[in-house]
Amino acid sequence: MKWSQTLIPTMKETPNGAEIPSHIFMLRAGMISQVMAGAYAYLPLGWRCLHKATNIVREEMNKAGAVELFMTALCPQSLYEQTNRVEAFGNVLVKSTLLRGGTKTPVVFCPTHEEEITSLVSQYVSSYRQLPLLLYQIQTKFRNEERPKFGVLRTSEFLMKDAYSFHTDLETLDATYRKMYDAYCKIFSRCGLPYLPVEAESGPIGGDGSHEFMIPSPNGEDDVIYCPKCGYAANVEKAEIGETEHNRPADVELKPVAELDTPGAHTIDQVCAFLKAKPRKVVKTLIYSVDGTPVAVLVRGDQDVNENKLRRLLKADKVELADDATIQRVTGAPVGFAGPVGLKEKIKIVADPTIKEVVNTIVGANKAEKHLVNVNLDRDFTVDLFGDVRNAVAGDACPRCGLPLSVENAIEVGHVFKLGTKYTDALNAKYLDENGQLQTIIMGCYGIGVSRIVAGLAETSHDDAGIIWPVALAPYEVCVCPVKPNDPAAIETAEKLTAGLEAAGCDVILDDRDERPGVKFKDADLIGFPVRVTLGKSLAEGKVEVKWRWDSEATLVDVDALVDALAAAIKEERATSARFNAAKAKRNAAK
RNA sequence: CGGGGCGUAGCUCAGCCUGGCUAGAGCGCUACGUUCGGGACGUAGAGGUCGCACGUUCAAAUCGUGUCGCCCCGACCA
Repeated sequence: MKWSQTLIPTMKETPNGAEIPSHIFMLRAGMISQVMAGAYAYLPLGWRCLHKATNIVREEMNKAGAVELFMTALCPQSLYEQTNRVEAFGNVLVKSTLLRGGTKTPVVFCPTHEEEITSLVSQYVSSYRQLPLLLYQIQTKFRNEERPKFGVLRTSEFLMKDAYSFHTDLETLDATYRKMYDAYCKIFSRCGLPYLPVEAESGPIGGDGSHEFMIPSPNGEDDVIYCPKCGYAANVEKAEIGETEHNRPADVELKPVAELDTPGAHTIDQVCAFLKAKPRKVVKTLIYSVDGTPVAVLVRGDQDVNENKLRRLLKADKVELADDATIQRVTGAPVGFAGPVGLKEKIKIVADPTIKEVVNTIVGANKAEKHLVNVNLDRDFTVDLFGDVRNAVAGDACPRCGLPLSVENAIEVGHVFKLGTKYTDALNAKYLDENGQLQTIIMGCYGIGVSRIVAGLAETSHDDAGIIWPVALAPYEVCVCPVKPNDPAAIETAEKLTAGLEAAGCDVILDDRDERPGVKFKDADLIGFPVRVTLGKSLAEGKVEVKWRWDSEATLVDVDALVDALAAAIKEERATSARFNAAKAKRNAAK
């Protein structure tokens, strides 16, 4: 491909609004172009990267025995009504209406495809002999993000690989789940991504029923808890907290309770600012509605209640923050002043064990604009149940080895999930077993955000000059760069080398622009082609320069030997990313 | 949806506070010339409903109100 024949609108300056590396560099490299908030066009270079990621995903899925199909992005809304997900998705669901000769059909732009695939499978599968089945597609998904952000990392329209498996039993589900898990590891490592599989909220099946694949990155939106010692890793929503002893410090004097006016202070931050206290010294009381019954939940001011953990601890179906009227009734005060002492109604009090360590603490007084200070457990209030009801934070004990946990931001690129029968029940997807009995099909689902693979790579692999692509994802593997565009002999050689490399199976772009060398070099570095072949002074001695993007020095290679040698190196690198990973490790070590 | 910021040439921005000639710069673009190994230089050009609407005023990019769009923080996120 000749540069002059494609569209690569590189930019010297950072466009207004781009703040994180992947967004900045993908825009500057002319890979993407914003159409509106949360929607980006992929320009030729970006599209090539996306295509490479897609192909890697496809190859590994096929190897793992998955079968590709292609469903529709449009789907009748009625299908989502059957699974109650019009309500569940709410504003996230992109809806429309088709007008056909006077009749209106409500449709949705699919945010995922459980409904469609389950409906399909239930239509065509009726016997245990047809199961298990593992199907996937690569398609655009639509989710109306309330706040799209970070360029292509969080958009309302994105490319996703979604796979679904169908089973008669949990054993084959486990086996398929494992196969998908392994395939995901191969996919992300082939893409040069520093992925981390973590335990995730698992839904109906529980246990080891769900893993997310995370790319550690400061701009990730998820928090991953991990143990640097034993390797335990989980999403913060899922991470368990290891049990440790929590005792009140023995040598502290318990002061008498006092009620203080705290006008205008109804959040932890406001209370702490007002009373000059640290959040970890304050006890936060939240009134939850647990299957309709109000429950008070106590955690430290610096901790967050985890509703899933609370739900499991209380063996409840539905847990949500109580509404304002309930809080008023239970506490006798407006929202923001709840506390465990002097609740108007006797309700169950659940607490995180760490509050045992808090002495002379501050709590809401259950009166408007008032808080109590010097409150102490046992002396002033009691707790009905201690348990793990909060998100883990750095420093908590690892549930496996007990050593302190760490936290890191991460980008979610993949999710594998044992679904169970949620959708097959709702859509009545059944099969006849060997005994002639009707049974509900068991499902698993497995997603990869393909657009996020590309953005995640740019986010984790760049330097000041631009992106550093691994060969496997690079828009072009080699950039052939004649320094003197008006030297016919150099052009001829450049074209010959380009053709030779292309014939040897490499993706090559020939920078045939009539630009000064500096411009070409800067653009090549910005885009991040893994190899630049420069035809300059040394051409007189029959040599060209070969420079890998991550190396600082070029090597001279005989023109005649270039095609074979480079094609072989590219082929190897494409498969292993060995040079890419080694260079990256070196960069990280240098930091 | 709450808080903050920004909308002036294809891109990055100045001008606005304190209203007043034909609205500016750099980059990019076109033509010609000189250049040619890390974003060259000269000359001549093209390119603008100053986001949009209403209002105030003799006069609005500039002041006011409204509205639309974009970015960031927070809430939300199957």
